[in-house]
Amino acid sequence: MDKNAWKIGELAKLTGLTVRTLHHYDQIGLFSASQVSDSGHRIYSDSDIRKLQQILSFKQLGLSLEEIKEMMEKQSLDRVQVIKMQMQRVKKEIQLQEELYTRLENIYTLLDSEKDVSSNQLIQLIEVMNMVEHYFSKEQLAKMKNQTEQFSAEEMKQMESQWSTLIAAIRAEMEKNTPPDHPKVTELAKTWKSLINQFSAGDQEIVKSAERFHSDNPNNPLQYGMDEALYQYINEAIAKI
Amino acid sequence: MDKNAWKIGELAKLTGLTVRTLHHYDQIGLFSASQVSDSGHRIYSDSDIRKLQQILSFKQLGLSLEEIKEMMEKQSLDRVQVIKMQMQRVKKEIQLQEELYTRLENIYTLLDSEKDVSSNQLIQLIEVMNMVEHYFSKEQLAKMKNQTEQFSAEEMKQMESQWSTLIAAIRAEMEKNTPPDHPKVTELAKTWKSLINQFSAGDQEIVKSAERFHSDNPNNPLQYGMDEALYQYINEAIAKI
DNA sequence: TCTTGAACCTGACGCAACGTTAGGTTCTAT
DNA sequence: ATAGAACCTAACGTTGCGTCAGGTTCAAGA
Repeated sequence: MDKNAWKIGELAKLTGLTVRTLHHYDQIGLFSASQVSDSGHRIYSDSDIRKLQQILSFKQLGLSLEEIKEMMEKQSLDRVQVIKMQMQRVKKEIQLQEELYTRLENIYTLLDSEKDVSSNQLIQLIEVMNMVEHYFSKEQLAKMKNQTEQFSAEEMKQMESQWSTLIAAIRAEMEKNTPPDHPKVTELAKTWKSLINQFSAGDQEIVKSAERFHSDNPNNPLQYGMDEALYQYINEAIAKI
Repeated sequence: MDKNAWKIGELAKLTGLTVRTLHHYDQIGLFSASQVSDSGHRIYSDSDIRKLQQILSFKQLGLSLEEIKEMMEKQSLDRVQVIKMQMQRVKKEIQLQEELYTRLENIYTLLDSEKDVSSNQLIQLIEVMNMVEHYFSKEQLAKMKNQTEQFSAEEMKQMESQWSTLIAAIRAEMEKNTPPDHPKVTELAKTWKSLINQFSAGDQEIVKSAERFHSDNPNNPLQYGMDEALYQYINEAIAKI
């Protein structure tokens, strides 16, 4: 049953590779037939097949053809080291992809909260997310995410309406020129601080970063109708609490 | 401070891209300067820069330049859908990479247990791992791994020496032609079964798969000096317990 | 033995997203 | 005016093959 001379098509079927792939391996000097017929057809022996199996084993580890070639040629190479390096590479790649996934998730939840998403809004959201990532560390973002996930959808809705009510109230005072140290205003400022604590989990660093973000980037879609003047006004009121 | 005419080098510095990259985006029709000077130099306006920012935002989500181009051109596209699809792609990629990492880890622990690894041994190990993956499902492998991780390095060593002692003892009986149903041998067979249970976590499916693996692949490096005859002998003894 | 379709051969281009020369023109500052 | 920096286009290189294109050889039936 076992013959010792295989044609390229047979070898292809045997291994699941394509003929073109075997041609390619030949071209780059990774794997060639040990014999060639007079007419130029490649003829593979059983030991050729074993070599190919080894190559495929290395490929399963995600090594490049170039690396595999080196592995097969130089036996002076420290293969354990190669495996280690490959593990590191893969680990790094996984990390990157996971970060990417988190980004996508964040955008997606933001999208979900908006009823109707125009294309411009999407672009804005993405841009804001990029800004946000710039102002907060990964750890901070994870903490905040964790924090907000503690709330039910119902509670989230409630908080959002609290925010807009509060901001509207503060704006009203500002437009009436109420001084920031007036009790009415400092009362609102206290509410403001407690609301902020709800998503910052009491982390002062997060609060600071958020302040920097908001004051550097007024007029972003995450601001629930804030602007710089209002922001200033609130800060003054907070100072007077 | 704000000018409305930027040269390509300035834009490159501003965005962290290279000039070549901007040239490339121009070539593929993704992003071009709104103006070109008489001498052929590209001149970018502020609104060009905004457009570029949007492009970079999309790039951060891992979309291809082609996809980004479509996003910018057709606003009929369902961008939420695009985000969803991208999430799926990334998830899949993460899964693949994690499987790869598991493979590498398995090889690495096998490497670690052997003192001295010749290149041929490494290749054999990899081939065996590929076989092993063929015989056991991912879930089964995870279970086994979990099981072995319960043991300390000390215990593992002990188990390994138990295996070789046991196998040596059984082989001795076999070579003395002791019948498989002799009490001495069935006693050894009991020990054998209990040892197997220690790594299979009592999962009969795993044991069955292992049996299939060992009987299909005698003479593999994981066999601690087993061969087919010995395997046969043990099976007969187990049947007589 | 002739014929024909399957299998084989060697190029050579294509893809994705640029990096990297190469060779030449234009800006800009002295 | 001149030199060096910055700009331009063109074109090849990278990775691992897929996919023609155009031609030769093999193998089986008439």
